[in-house]
Amino acid sequence: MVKLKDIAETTGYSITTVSRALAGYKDVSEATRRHIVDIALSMGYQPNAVARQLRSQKTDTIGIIIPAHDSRFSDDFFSELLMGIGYAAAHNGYDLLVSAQTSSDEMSAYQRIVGGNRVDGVILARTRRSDPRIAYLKEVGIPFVVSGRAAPDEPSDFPYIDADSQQGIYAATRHLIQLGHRNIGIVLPPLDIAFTPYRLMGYQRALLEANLPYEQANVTYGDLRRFGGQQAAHALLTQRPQLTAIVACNDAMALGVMQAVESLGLRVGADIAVTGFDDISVAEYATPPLTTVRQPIQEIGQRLVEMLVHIIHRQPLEHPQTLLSPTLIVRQSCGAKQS
Amino acid sequence: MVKLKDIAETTGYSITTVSRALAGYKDVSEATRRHIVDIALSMGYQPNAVARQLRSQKTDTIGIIIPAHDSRFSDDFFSELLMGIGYAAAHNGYDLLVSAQTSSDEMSAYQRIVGGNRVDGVILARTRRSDPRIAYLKEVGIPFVVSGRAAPDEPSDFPYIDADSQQGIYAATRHLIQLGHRNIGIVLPPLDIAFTPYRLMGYQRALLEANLPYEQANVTYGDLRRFGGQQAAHALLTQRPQLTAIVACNDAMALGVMQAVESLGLRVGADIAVTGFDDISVAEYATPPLTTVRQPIQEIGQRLVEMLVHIIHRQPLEHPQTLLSPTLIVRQSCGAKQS
DNA sequence: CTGTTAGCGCATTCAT
DNA sequence: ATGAATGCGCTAACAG
Repeated sequence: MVKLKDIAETTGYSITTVSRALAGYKDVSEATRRHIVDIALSMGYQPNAVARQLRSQKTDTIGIIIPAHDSRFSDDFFSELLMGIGYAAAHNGYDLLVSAQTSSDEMSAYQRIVGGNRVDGVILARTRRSDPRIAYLKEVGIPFVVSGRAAPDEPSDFPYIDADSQQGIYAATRHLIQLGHRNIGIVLPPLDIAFTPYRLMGYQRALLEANLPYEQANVTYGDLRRFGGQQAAHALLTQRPQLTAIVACNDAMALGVMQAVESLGLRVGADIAVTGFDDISVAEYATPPLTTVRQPIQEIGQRLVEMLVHIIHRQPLEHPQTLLSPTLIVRQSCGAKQS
Repeated sequence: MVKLKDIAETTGYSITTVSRALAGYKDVSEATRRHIVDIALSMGYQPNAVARQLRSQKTDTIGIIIPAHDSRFSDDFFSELLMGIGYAAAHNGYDLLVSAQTSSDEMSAYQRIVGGNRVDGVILARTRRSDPRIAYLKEVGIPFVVSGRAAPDEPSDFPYIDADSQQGIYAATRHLIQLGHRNIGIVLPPLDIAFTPYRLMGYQRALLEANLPYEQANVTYGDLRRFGGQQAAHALLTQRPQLTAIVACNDAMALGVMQAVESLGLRVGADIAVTGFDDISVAEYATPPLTTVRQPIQEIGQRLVEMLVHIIHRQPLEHPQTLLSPTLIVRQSCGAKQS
C-alpha cells in the first residue's frame, strides 16, 4: 500500500505538506497541490483509515450488535433492519460494523466494540426488560439510539423509535370485535421482550371497551417465528374451540397461525379470522395470503441512523422519541360465524 | 477510556510490562501478572482496537460491500446473507464491516475499505459479467471469496460458492415436462447477472432433451423481485395463451408469477403450473403457498466466512469452488390440462 | 508556503 | 523479570 511517505519521497515534499495538500488546506500553493494530487492519484494512494482513526479519535463507523442466534426469534426483522441501517449509514458517510454476540457473554461484544473505540455510535435493537446493554451504553456515554422502548414499568430515557404496538394490537382486536367476534385469542411474543406488555395492554383495552371478558386461557405465547405462531395457535384452537378469531403479534407468527388453522381443517378468513400486527401495520389475513403485512423496516433503520448521526455531531434531535402509528389494512372482512 | 498507561501508573509497572502481563507472556512473574490483571479488570480496561490494528496491521474484520439500492433486486438475499455472515464471522473471531456503495462510484467503497486497510478479507456477492470488483480485489491481492461464479464465458478463477442454477432450472423444467407440459415459459433474471446464462442453459437443455422447440417468445426477464415476476408473467401469459406452465428463477419472482396467474382469473397448480428455483431448491408452487422454497442462505454465508478465514490464515482450502446441488421439492403435482 | 516535532495506544524489539 | 525506545500512518501545533 502506498503511504504519505511514498508520495513525499516521489514528489520531494515533506509528509506534512503532502498530507495538507491532499486534505485541501489553504496554505499549500496551488501548483504544489495539483502536483501532489496528481502523483497521489497516479500512485493509487488510499489513506490508511486505521491510522486516521487512531489519530483523530473518530471512526466514522456506527456499530450494531446482533443478539446470539437463539432460534427464538425471527431474524427477518434484524436482517432487514441491518440492510436499512447499512444503506442509511453509507448515505451519511458512515460504515457499519456488525458484531454478533457469542452466546457466552452477552456484554462482551459491546465492551469490545464500544470500549475498543471501534465505533462512534451504536444502534441497539429489540429491547428487553431491564436491559443491561442500555445501562452499559449510558454509563460509557457513547451516542446510541434504540429501536424499541423500554417496558411500560421502566423509564425510556433514551432516544428511540418504536411502533405503537399497544395501539396496533388494540386496532387489530377492535376490528375483530366490530366484525362481531366475541371469542378472540391472541398469540403474544415472549414475556421478556419489552414490547410484549404493550401488546397485551392493547388487547385488554379493546376487550374492556367492548365489555368482553379477558380470559387468560385465550392468551398464548409464541417465539416470534412462524413455527411459534403455529404451535401457539394449534394449542389455542384445540383447547378453546369457541374461538372465532386470533390476533398475531407479528407477521411470521400470523402465517404460522394460518397454517395451524388450515391444519385443523378450518379455513382462514371463513371459519377463523386472523389479524396481525407487525411494525406499523395491522392487517386481516386471508387465503391465499400472497402479500404479507410487513412494512419496510429499512425506513426505520434509516431514521435511526439519522438520529444517531445527529447525536454524534452534537446536533439537537427534533424528535428524540418516536412512536409510529399503526395503519389498518383490511383486505377481506371475515365476520363471526352465526352460531 | 482507561489505557495501558493508566494501569501502568496505578500498578507502578511500566507500560511494557502491563502489556505483556495482559497478553499472558511467559516472561512476567506470576505474582505481578495476577496483580496487573486484577487492576486491569477492576479499572475496566478494554484494549483500544484501533491502536492494535495500526500496530499489528490486522483488523480481525471482514468486509462486505452491498450494492447500491437500485430497486432492481430483492434484498432478501442480501439481508439474509448478511446475517449469516455476521454470525459466522463472530463465531470465527471476526467482526463484519458493512459498507454500501453510494450510487456514484461503484469502486470507491471497495477502495476505501480495502485500500484503507479496514479489513483482512472481503466477501463479494452477486457477480456480474466482467465484474470490475473481482478484478480489483485480485489486483490488490487481498483475500476474498465470492458468492456466485463468473458467467459461463469468463474464467471463475477465484474461490466461490454458487448454486448449480443450470441444474436447478433444468430440474424444474424437466419436472414440468414429465408432468405433460409442452408449452413452458420462463422468467429469467436480468442479463448482466452472471448466473442468468446458466439458468437459460438449464431451461434450453431440458427442452432439447424432450425434443421441444425453444421459443424466444416464451422467455421473459424480471428484476428478481416479486413485482418483476408479476409483470413478466403477466406479459407472458397474455401474449402466449398456450402456456400451461412457468418456471421462475427465484422465490420472489415465483410469488409474483402466482399473483399474475391469479389476476388473470387462472388458478395456480390447476390451470398454470408454477415452479421456481432459488438458491438450492426447486419447488412446485401451489395455492395457498404458505411455504416458500428459499433455503437458508445463512448457511452459505457461514461457509463463505469459513473459506475466507482459511485464506486469511493461509491455510489451504479443501474445496475452493463449490457448486450446490439443487433439491427438488414437489408439493403438489399439476399435470398439463387436456386440451 | 513549507518542514520539524510530537503523539494517538499499542506491541515489540533491545537492553539491562 | 522488567523498562526504555521505536514505529505502525497519520494529522496538527508550532516554527520558520
